[in-house]
Amino acid sequence: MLDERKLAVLRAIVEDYVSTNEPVGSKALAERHNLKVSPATVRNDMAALEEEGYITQPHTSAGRVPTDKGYRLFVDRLSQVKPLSGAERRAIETFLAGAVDLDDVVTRTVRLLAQLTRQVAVVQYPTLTRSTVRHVELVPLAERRVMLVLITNTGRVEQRVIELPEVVEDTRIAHLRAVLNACLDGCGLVNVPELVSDLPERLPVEDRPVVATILSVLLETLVERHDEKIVFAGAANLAGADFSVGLRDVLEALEEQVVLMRLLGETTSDTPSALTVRIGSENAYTGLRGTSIVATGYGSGDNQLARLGVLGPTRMDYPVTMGAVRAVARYVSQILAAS
Amino acid sequence: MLDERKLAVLRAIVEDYVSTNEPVGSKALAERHNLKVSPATVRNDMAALEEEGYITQPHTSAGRVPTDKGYRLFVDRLSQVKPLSGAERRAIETFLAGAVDLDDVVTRTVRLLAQLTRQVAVVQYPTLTRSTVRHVELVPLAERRVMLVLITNTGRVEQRVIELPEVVEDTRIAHLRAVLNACLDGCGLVNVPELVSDLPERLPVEDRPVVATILSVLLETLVERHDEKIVFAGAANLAGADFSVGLRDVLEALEEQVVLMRLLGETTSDTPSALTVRIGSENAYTGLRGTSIVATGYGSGDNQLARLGVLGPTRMDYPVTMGAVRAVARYVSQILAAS
DNA sequence: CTTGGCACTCGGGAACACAGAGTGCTAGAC
DNA sequence: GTCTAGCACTCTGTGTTCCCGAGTGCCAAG
Repeated sequence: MLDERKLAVLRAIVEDYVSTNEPVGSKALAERHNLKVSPATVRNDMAALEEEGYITQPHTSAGRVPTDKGYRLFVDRLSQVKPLSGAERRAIETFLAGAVDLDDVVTRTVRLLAQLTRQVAVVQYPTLTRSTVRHVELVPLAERRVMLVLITNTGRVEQRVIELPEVVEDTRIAHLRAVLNACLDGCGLVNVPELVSDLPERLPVEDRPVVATILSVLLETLVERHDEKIVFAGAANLAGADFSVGLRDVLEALEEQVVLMRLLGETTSDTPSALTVRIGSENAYTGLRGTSIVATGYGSGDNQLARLGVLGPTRMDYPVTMGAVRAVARYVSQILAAS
Repeated sequence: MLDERKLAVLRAIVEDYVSTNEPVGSKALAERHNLKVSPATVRNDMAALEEEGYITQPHTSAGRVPTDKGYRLFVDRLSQVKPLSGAERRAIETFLAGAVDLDDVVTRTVRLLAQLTRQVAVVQYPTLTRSTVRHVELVPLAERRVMLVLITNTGRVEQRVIELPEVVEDTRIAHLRAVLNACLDGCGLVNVPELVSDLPERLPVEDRPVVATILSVLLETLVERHDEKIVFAGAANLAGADFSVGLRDVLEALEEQVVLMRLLGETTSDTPSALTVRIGSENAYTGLRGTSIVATGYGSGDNQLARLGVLGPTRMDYPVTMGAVRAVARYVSQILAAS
């Protein structure tokens, strides 16, 4: 059905179209890639490819353009991820190494990725799910007010001001802090609800209202931040691409945390560290026909903590983009593991 | 030179052009606003206004369009800030009231402002300059590692991991924490460097290397965050406006913290709580010809902590935009003061 | 199966005409 | 002196037409 040469033709079409952004015709194809066959033969192959739905013509008698299905085949079977150059690697390394805290790592990463791919980069903050508690801090602010600070092993810090139901002296607060830390230190965040469930009962009766208040805020913090923050950068690159139609939709999608979340989430497969690519209409969201997403998980070790990726026109250079995403993910993972 | 009626004509031109986005001609003007004079008279006035540089024609024989100078006059003398409707006020209030921490306040504010004005909203994080220290926390993480957490009265939390030059037991850390808090609690951040300058000398010799390390990180944190973070939202609204030319430039400016910073900063006047408007070419940045910025300071009480504002086409509804910016700034200030 | 030839199709650009909106100016009215 | 009416003029934007060229599909021959 699809012999070697037809595949070569498809590959050539994708490559040419990506670089020129113009429908590619049989003649130009036969010339530029030395296919050793005549334009007529190429036309026959093209007809077959069109029959199968891999390419299409914008209008009768213009060149061919890959369909989403065509890109899919290209990505799956016809291309290899292109590794970055040494210079680029070094640039990444030095750029990320300067980060001072988690916020900074994420910000730098998203900018880096945007610049590297000349597209819109999207980075999800490391989720708390797999993180563990490194420390819980209770800071007395006023007679009936404390600040709860939760520090995780990923360097994330969550804080909440808590209004207490009664006046509590600092020593009692200190005691509670010790109890909480003894109970939670080093535990996975997912286990926290379970671990604290019987805590009130193990404490003197007079402490229970206070503890209950604190715990409710603590648990709230966990679930609230469970669906995580996502940041993006490189929106300016959208204007450069000839998006024209739908630019507004794309920008709207980017600003909707929920949508963005789902898009990155959708790309999750059983092996989260693998690169996943969603092409055009494979994305559920209507506004993003015409855009592809290349994403992968990142995080220290086997712990895939979150995802990052790139969003761009379906007409993108997949090998290069995939290479950049993979490389950046690896470096960020290293940085996170080290800190 | 510019009598009452000429001013009325200018006002009418601005209003019509803002709402229709088309050059406005003498006839339509005389009809829609009951000026009680004939189109011919209006034409004479227009000629005068053009002579003075307040309006211009895109090409011979099309209507007139306000120049930046025209908008400036309009803003300064011909318009009144339009207060929000009751419903809008209530919406703002409830939307902002739900915020859980500083991050959340800022995020909600910027989204709210973008939605309210249908333009790009820009919010600067409250700067540390005028804030005071509420608490300093040292959390032992490992034998030679502590986390420094700095909590300010604005609810901001800064954290840094510190590698210590030697092993330090937890009790010593606790002691240092107490010393630091005794020294800094309630003090303005700007005073911190001075306050800690002689701290090492007041401590036992053996503590000095450790304290020096901690202090250097603390001071670093202060200066690093001194130039503050800025966030924006509503980029999608740019696509809606017929920006076309320069959209890319605008997006680039938005993603450049430094540029954005300068733009908001430029708008600072001697009374920071006043609304400031920069119109088109009044902005130094080249990419932002064609855009205006409406900004104001916000913050609790007289403490103007930071700035927020809106960026949109020069052709914007200034009275409404200014009303929204002012209202949001007030509410945010309230929220910040309360927390 | 491949190739060369050929008629056909369609999009996009150039040339052109035209209607409509708006202006500036001048001469007359209040 | 100021306003108004009338008039000739000048643009832009739009619709029409026309034509070129790139590219195709098909067919018959190698």
